[in-house]
Amino acid sequence: MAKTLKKYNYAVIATDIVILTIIKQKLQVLLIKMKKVPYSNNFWAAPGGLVKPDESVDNAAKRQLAQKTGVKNIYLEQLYTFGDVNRDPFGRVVSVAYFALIPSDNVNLKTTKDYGDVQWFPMDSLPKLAYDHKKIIEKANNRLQKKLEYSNIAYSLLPKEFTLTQLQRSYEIILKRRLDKRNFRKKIFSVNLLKKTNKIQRGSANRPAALYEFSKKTAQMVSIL
Amino acid sequence: MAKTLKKYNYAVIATDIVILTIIKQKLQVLLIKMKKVPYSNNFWAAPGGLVKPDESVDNAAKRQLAQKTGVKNIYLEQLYTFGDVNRDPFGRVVSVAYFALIPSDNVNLKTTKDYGDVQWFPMDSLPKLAYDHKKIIEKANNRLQKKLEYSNIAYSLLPKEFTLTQLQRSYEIILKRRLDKRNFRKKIFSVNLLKKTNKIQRGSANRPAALYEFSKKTAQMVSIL
DNA sequence: ACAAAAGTGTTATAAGTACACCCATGG
DNA sequence: CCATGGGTGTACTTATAACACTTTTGT
Repeated sequence: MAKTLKKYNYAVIATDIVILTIIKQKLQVLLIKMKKVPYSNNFWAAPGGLVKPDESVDNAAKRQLAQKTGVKNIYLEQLYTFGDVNRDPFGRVVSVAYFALIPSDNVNLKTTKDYGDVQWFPMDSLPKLAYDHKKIIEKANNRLQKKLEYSNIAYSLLPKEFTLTQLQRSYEIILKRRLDKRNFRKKIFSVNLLKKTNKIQRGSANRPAALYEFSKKTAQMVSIL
Repeated sequence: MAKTLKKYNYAVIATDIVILTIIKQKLQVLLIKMKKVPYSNNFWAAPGGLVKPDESVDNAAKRQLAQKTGVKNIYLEQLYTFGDVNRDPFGRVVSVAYFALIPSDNVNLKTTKDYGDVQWFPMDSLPKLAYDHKKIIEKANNRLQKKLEYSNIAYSLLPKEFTLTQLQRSYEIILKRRLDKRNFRKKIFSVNLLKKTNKIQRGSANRPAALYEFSKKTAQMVSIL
């Protein structure tokens, strides 16, 4: 990626993907350890790479996402394009950043086992980041927080079936504030997004919780909070 | 722009700017007549051009905006990046689209006089558009409508001093629906965005209107409608 | 029987919506 | 004096916010 860029007269395009999920009651970001100078190996970066001449930018993002996670049917949306001249020390690269949400339960299976240098980091204790990836990740975090309030994207963070408390926790973790249980349920039901399964979650030393699923698993604009 | 691109192995970057204003009670878009094949001269496009290797994408957008309008201090925000493989018949060009808002009163002075092939078109009767610019302009229109409801960007469409009715009309024109005068004023005042000047607008055959100005002329997130 | 999370309504406050008349001016 | 847009308040409806106890399970 690095040296080859010098010969271009114009900027070239890359994508970077901020992959988010919830693990251990924390919002986490998938990062890859940097190897190239000038970034010592204490630096990490969101996965990304150049857009090929025969693929759309969206497809480049999908390709890189699939490579890194192995998971399919992931929520992916364009975030913002970062085009400062010196954002990449290896050359003039403009990055179209995306953000992706993957369900908590799919997570432990893939990724971290193949590469020792791919790792989840909690959003609130990120390592040193290469390029302008700090800015990119912050923007992804903001977008996620806003979008949670006016859309149903939470579906892409949860397993197929889940309890109302799990759903509420996801909101609380991302928004960083506690929500009232009764008001939360009232609101969620009023927007008709959930379908009650007839299953319940047993096994914990308390009253079992009803399991729900999303009735629509495509992005919908609905005001939730 | 055209032939030179073939030699690049990767996509190159351009910006396109959707410049919007209100003229004659209509939301209008600034377009430039196309000359190059395969677009006959019935095709128009939003102004744009390649990003130079030594300028940021934001600066490229500002530069092109200044060239086309001659106006300074214009509201400009990144809209979305369009990266389909075949969006540009001249080569593999990824476009970072921006949208700009310019005040109604600055408008008549510049632009249209210098170039016969630069022209304002009402949003609701656009000509044939080159590239994917129809999609881009639609996206700009959507963004503007949404943003009007949760921010103060209206300031960038109005002259320094304006009447409440002028402000309300701007909202109505962009949102394509009538608003209640009293409720509109109540809301606008409640968010503390306006400052009453001690001037009034005379000259029309009716009671003169008080002139207001925005107290903050930078983008603010406030829920207005 | 106890600990732990599930589940469930009501009241108060704030925000949004609908609606009609008088006022000040220029011609 | 009349046509035109400017300016103002109230009642109703809907949404949001605060708040506590009973239920069901596993150990």
